[in-house]
Amino acid sequence: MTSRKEQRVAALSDALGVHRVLHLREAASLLGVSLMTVRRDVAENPAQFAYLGGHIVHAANIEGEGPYDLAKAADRHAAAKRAASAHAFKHVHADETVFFDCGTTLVHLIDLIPDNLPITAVCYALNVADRLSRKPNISLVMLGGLYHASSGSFAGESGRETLSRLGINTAFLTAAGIDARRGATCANFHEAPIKMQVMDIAQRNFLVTDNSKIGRVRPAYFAALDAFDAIFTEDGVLGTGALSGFEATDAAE
Amino acid sequence: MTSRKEQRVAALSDALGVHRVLHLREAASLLGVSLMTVRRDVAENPAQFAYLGGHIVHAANIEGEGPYDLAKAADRHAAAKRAASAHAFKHVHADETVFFDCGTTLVHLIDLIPDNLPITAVCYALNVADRLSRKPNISLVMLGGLYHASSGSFAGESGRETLSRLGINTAFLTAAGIDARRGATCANFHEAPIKMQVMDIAQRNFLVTDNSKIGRVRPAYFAALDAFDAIFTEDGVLGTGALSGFEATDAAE
DNA sequence: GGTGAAATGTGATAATCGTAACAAAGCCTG
DNA sequence: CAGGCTTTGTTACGATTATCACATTTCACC
Repeated sequence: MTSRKEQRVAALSDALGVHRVLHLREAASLLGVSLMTVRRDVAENPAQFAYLGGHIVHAANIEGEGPYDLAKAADRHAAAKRAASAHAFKHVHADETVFFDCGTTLVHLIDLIPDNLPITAVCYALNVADRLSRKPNISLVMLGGLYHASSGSFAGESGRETLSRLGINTAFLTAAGIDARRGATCANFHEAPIKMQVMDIAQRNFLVTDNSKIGRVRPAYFAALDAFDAIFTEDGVLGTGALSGFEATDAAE
Repeated sequence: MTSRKEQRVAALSDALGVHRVLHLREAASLLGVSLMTVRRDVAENPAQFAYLGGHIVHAANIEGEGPYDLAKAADRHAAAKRAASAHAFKHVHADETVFFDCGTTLVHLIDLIPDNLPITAVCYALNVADRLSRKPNISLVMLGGLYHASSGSFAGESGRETLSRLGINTAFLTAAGIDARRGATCANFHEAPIKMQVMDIAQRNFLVTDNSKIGRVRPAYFAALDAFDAIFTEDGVLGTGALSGFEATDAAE
């Protein structure tokens, strides 16, 4: 038997699932408590709720990289990803078929695409698909399969079959680790086969990442660094010289 | 050459793509204009921006059934869909494979699923996949293919191939038109083949809709009404008696 | 049933928001 | 270059929000 407070929090979450946004007064009326009590409920559940000037939303609806936080808004990784995406963006051409790997990095690249640029986009991650779907001139192809929450992406035989029937001009890939000797690696084993297959069939392969990944080795290897036509970080094109001297360290994730 | 205002609106949109939420002061500082100017920019672009107590978000991030609007929050269709979903929900069982059709109706059904109920969910719409992905005990399978903005869903041969290899216990389907003589119809031709195939392979088929759809005929037929094990509306199970007398009319969409 | 802690409600006050009105600056056209 | 219109900035003011402190109610345990 849950407490009244727990019941209220559940009811508020359900209501937000329906309404998306509720004003404080609406929520207080719906839940039958005072404004102050709803304020306390929201403040005590920051993982679920966010509070914007008298309005309540699901925290997940405004998360970029974690809960809305001014400090995190200035996160270095996000800035680095944007910068790397800006460098990579010049390789997006109209009327081509472009592959977008999973992860948050390429969302920044997608945001740079003008709404009127016509391309065919291929992807397999939910967040990437959502962002691509908002651009009216993009023909979007989703590789289906089983969802993996760890990467927010789908994987499976159907996706591989779809890929085998696609022509891809440009592939933008991501990696969680980049090492001069051990190549490009990622965190999830289900991602690697897709990345490998895409690199086989694409005309051009570009890696978009940030300097924090250099020197890291993750469990799933997918390509040697010279398999990429270019590697972009926040500093621009990554030269092989920049990789010299970088050995894998015990970097904490 | 776009105007300064147009450049600012684009920059604000880009910034929100990154930050998800910006306070009015942050935006004014970022854009180098006064608070009042940002207020005007946001107010003049309601399709892009929403404004919540001094905070700016992308309008799409808070849309439930269209832009946030207090009148629309009380929308009868949404209430009807919730009620219909509540009736249908009793047919969701743990450890089964459940198909969720496209459209907004079934989002209400998904919201009713407890976070700890383990099912395998099959879907082909972006909004449905997004909502399902938030439930940790759901194994989610996405049918891939080409994106259709009109229905927010994917269609194609790969999805059909995936379906041919799946066992589905319960299928929840949606329709845009329900007529005693003309059966269940939907608005988009790309949806019909998927619905038909799912109904062929599922053990049980349920239609979840609302009374506003009764008597309507849409362009793409997919099933006779007696092909469903039950039809749920906001009033409960729809009896064949309720359908008598309903002939297709020139209902405006 | 009493007690203590937690939860909730209320009112005051400071801070912030939102709007309106008007002034100043910028831009475009003749 | 001048005039007119648009855009932007500033200020005032009423409305609303957010926080704090304290009072009241509810709940759980003995």
